[in-house]
Amino acid sequence: MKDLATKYDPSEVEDKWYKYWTEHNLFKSVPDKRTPYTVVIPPPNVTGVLHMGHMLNNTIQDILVRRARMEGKNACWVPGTDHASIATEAKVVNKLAAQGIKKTDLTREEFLKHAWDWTNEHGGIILKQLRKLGASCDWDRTAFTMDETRSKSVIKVFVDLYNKGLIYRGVRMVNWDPKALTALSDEEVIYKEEHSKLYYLRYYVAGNDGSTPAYAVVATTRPETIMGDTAMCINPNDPKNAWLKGKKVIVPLVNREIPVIEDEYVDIEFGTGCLKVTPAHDVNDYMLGEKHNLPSIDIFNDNGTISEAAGLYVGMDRFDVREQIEKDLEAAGLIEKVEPYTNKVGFSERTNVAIEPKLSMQWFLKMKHFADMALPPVMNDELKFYPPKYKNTYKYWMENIKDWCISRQLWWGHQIPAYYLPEGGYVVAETAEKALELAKEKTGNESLTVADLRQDSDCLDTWFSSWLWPISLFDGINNPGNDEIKYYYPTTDLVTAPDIIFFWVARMIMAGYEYMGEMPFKNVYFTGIVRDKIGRKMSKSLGNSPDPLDLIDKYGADGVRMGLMFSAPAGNDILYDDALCEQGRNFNNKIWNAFRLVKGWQVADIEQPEYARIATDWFANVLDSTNAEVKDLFGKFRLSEALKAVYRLFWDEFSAWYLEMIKPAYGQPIDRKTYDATLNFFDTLLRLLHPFMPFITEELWQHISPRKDGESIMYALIPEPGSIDTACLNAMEEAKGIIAGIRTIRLQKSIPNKSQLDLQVIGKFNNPFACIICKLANIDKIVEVESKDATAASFLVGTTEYSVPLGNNINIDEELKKLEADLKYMQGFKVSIEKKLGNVNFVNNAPEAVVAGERKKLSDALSKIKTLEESIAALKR
RNA sequence: GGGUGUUUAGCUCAGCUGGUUCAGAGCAUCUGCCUUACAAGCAGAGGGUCGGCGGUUCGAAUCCGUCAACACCCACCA
Repeated sequence: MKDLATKYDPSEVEDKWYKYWTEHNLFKSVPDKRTPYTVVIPPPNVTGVLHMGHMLNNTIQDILVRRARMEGKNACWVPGTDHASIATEAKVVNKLAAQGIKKTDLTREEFLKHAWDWTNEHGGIILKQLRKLGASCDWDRTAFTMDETRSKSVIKVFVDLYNKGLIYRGVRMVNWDPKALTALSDEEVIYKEEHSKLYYLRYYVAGNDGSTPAYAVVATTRPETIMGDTAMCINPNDPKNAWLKGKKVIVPLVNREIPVIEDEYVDIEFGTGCLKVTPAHDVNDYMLGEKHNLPSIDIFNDNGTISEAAGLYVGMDRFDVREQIEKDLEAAGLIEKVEPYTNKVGFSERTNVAIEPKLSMQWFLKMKHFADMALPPVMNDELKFYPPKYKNTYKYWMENIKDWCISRQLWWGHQIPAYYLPEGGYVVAETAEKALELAKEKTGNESLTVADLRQDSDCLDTWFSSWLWPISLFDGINNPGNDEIKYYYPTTDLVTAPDIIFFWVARMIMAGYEYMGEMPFKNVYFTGIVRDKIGRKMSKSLGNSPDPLDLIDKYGADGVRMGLMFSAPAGNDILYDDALCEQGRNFNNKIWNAFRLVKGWQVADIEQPEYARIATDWFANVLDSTNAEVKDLFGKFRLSEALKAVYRLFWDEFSAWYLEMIKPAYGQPIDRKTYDATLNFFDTLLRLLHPFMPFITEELWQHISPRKDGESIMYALIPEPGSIDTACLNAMEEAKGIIAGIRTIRLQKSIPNKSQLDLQVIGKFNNPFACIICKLANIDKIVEVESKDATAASFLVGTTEYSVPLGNNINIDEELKKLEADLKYMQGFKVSIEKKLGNVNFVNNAPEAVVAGERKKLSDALSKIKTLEESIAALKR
């Protein structure tokens, strides 16, 4: 191993082992006798590019999967991508536009050809990038939400739910995206605060006889919608507007008469208490319109421009009209005043344009039935959320669930399997042929052909396919009860971001119970959001999001994984900083060099020295202890803490302490027994580290001893922690304190490590690590004394005083100062305990053991004070 | 408008069912070291009234109340 460089170079190692793992099919999983451990990837957009959020999310999944594999489970991590209908369709439309092609000029088939070409060309890049990270997905299972199996599943489920009466079609007020030209679900609308204006408009009273004011004033944020006004509404209990009852008013500019209606919905305090009612363009107005039988005038085209029905401003964009109409109203003297106003406006999640409430015919899924099934298992912890605070969020949503608008006016997606009949009405079936049968049955017209049927042109919401993911990946919809679904379902852990708890997590739970009668996963781990180091969300526009592949180039995949995990407690946001990756990279180097040291030793068949025997006994205990701790932390999804525990174990306990303990003198060989034990420890350490840093651990594990082709640390089992000798661990902690004390004295007195010292113990010394102390602190002998030398520097470990005789090296004043400080501390300690023990209530109420402990502390303190006082007196002489 | 969470060292966070002088870790800072694995390193050191106030208790970072700041989620007030 002499040829190993002093610095670890990940680039040489990572590609090599990833290739090895895949070539030997080590990520592959097929059902067998072992316990399954299943994870399905949250499918990224097929045309997406890896960002820091994916990095975090997939690192966590890989850690869990690799750990499970090393616990002897049959780990199966299924990768795949999502067709992301709106996002992908928008990209394709843009690309075509750049070539001068308009979507409207293409047939559906032509457009889909372009979309598939695009998908095949750009699709799946993200999955290739995941390989760089080390993701141990079973790539043979790679799926796509629009591949054949998944598509069939979606259609089958739609038909099934329709037949169960859970899917219906109807005209409703929906969220309309005027850019993507489609309806959206409520979840796809993001509300943002906007600084806008509140316009006070004059609505003149029709047929005014002069006995009342000439006009009423209406406050609105959307003056451009007045063309759609079909009423003005006041609160019947509002005295100040009572004079308007039964009157008609004239819509400004439009000069159309509309009635004044009364409804308690109107807030008397808001504005003037007069509300303009535009049933076609506001959800509340729509409800008022239904209730009061008002006509509805749709003044917008689908793309947000003004329609013929408006009569004015036809063809202009809605926002341009808002500016123009303000001027026109002003000129006509129809504006009372304009105030600045802050309100919430809904925006499309995907296209980021303002949503227009729009009345349209859509398909909906009734949700109450699903919510009733999906709520209890989460609330009673059959299906666990980590962190559990999301249970509340989930509960609130489930209890206030609304029907899900599942149709989208898009082409890229699963086309709704509803077929319209020539004479009206429709049938729903999985294929056109089946639809034809149903159509014939329904109409009694045997001469119908497939050509007579017209399939609904809409496609389904993307999430209507993703909600089946844990089932459809194992073909559980098309082939219920097949071997795979029986083995892998329910999946074990789901790792995802909390922002898709409703979009995806909740709906998968619903689908799970509907189609499998069982939860889709046992645990959900919600990751945090990756932010920059000053807490801002990472975003393209801020330019604060590093390219993950650049990071991997710079720090190695292992280093980046470490960097992300160092600061990722479950559910907390992580503040990403390059310094963390640097820390990760440094750790790689530490492991590398520790290995170089061990492998560089000459081994000889000589007697094992006592210090080495003691050291190996001790380290075996530390290893077991941390192993148990890590196991416990994994069980609680506290991965960041698990990593830190292993990090400390390797860096502090193994490298800084253990290796120094057993290190043979310069030029001397090491005994075989200690060497073998050390390599064994190293092996176990690598196993514990492997889930976090797969590449370097494989590289070194292969170097520990010759391995067969295809053998990998990936399948090396993590040993069960043995029983732990805590007395041994405690004694070593005390020994560490003593060693540190001696080192501090060396530093303070500028005594080189090379010059040997003696150690005096005031009182009894019974620490079993004496020879370790001698070796690591370069002590010649440890002696028990009643009182220390006058010219010795001393320090405390616990309640025992130690001293190092220094001869004329001692600075008496300094030493006195130090001893007096120790004495003061001890006396303070004594007083606090006396106070406690002097309290009758404490002695009577506290548990026996606590009181006894306090008494012991007091007697220790008293004897300590005595020796300190003696030392001080001796120094003063 | 409702809800949830957070507040502990300069920064990021541990601290589980109240009890060892319980106030911790990592990073950063400072000091001394190129000591024969590693300067991407080694050995040390300093640093906090546990957000404020009040309460329960023999005893509170920990339990209760209240206030404050911050963050996030949900909701149709024009």
